[in-house]
Amino acid sequence: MPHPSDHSSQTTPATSSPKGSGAALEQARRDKLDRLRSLGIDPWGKRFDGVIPIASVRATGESLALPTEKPAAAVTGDTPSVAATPVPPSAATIPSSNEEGPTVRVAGRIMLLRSAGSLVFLDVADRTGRIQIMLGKKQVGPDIWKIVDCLDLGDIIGVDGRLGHSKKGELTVFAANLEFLTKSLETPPDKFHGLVDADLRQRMRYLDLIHGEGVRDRFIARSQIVAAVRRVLTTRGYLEVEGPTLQESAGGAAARPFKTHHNALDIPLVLRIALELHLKRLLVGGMDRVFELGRVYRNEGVSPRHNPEFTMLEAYEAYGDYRTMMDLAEAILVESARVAGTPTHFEWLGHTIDLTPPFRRARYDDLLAEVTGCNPSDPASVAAAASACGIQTAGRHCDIVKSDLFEARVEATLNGPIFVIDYPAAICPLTKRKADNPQIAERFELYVAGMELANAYTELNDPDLQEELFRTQLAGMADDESMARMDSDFLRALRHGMPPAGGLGIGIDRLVMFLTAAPSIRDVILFPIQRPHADS
RNA sequence: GGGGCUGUAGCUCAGUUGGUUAGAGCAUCGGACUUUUAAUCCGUUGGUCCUGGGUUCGAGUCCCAGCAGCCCCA
Repeated sequence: MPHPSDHSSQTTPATSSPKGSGAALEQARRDKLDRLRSLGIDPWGKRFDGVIPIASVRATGESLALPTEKPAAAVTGDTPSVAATPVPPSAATIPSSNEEGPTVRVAGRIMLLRSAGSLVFLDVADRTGRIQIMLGKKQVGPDIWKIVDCLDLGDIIGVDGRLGHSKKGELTVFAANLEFLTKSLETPPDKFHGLVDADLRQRMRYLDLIHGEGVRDRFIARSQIVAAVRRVLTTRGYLEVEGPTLQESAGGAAARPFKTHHNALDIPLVLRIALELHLKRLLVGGMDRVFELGRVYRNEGVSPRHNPEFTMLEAYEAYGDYRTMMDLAEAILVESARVAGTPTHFEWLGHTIDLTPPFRRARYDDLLAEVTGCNPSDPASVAAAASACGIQTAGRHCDIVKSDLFEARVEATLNGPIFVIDYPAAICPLTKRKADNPQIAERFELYVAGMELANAYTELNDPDLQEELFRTQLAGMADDESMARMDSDFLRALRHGMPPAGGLGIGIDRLVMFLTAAPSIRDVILFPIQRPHADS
């Protein structure tokens, strides 16, 4: 990369040409950038070692005794609560705490800037917090004061100084030295309101992370949840693997894939819609406990609960079944909630959630009967209930109709957390049937606040039944929507023998939404899909 | 796919039954201030009113189409 100082000090913007006051605002900042250069300061800074996280500095400040007497009161004899009493400006008004605290080095972005003549107060933020910095003309000397004159909101600086308290009792770094680290050429959002426009917040997530209330914390929580999920699995002996995202055909779920093309091989490829079929191949290969945590892609609509690319966990355990996975799902949820700091009881999307395990377990048909009053084992009764909700029934498999009916009537009532167990077999082409009832599949879905959070099976490992299910097109389902897509390579793997196993899938984005009480999936994805702006 | 709401300065927002030159706060720039903390005070700059049509003597405002976002429904 070319060094910035190779450029002349001409201030013409390279590419963008902001209009209106934006141009003037940027020019004012470029003028200061030029002034910095003329002072011999690189406006783009350099390595700055020994920085103490602001949270640590604040912790140190906690142990510093607050000045027991307010300096103003000590000088004037006023009651301490009268803070407005003006103090005659003199060297004596510089608080003694200036001299007493430990020396600290902090660095961060200027969030607030208050100038009181030859005294400037800054609020500087790093990833851990904010702290006030005081720069005094006399204290820092004329050379540094010239730099202070070039500071703007949003600039990144480093400061060495003694830690103390201002007259108003605010923990403050009284700067002795100032290192200019990076110029910001753009005007930051309103210092009080921040960036509120949801569209702008997502298009300029970096600003949202700086100014948005709790935004950074939520993404930190996401990172900690993902780490917790890994920890739960690896401590149980699971091996993390990475399957292919580019595939010949997209299987393992009911979704339309994104299509792409490999030039050198000249073959069409699709992006994966699930992790399932390759992880099961690994079960055949003897990886008895295996999981993948990765991105999947579904070429479908966008909603507060759907983004075309999202993060999925799938875990497979040989010699287990769906009940094994229920315990695992519960463990993952509880541990994730713990690291995310999610309270055991909380409100989300208008639902009152109680995370105390064990979670309720209820049979699919029982819930359907309870909510709709139909008889789930009687197709005519199911069809009647479905028709009453405007669901198309003619020529469609009863289990499909049932599934639509469940979605329409039951899901929203599932406050959760609740394990819905034992699904109609026809909508579960990858799931083992119950030994005593081939109409029921050993599957559960975990619901919270009416939303599906996890999905698990006792995995189907009978290659002949699997092939039959692949061949049988499900009535009423378009090819794109069916998850029963023929995969003969996968069938060959099954014929080599896949151990009986339980498999679990968890939508990580939804898990994070849930545990951080986010109303939209877009709040937990750093860069959600967006239409390009017309003007850019 | 249908419906509703929103779009005005860099940011946050006002803008009357359609009426003169579109306002405020923050930010910018200039000034005062060595204890401020959304600092304050005085002054100053900044506009494709989302885009394109239409109605009208006159449109930020009314109508139509489009774009973008959010929400609800299917």
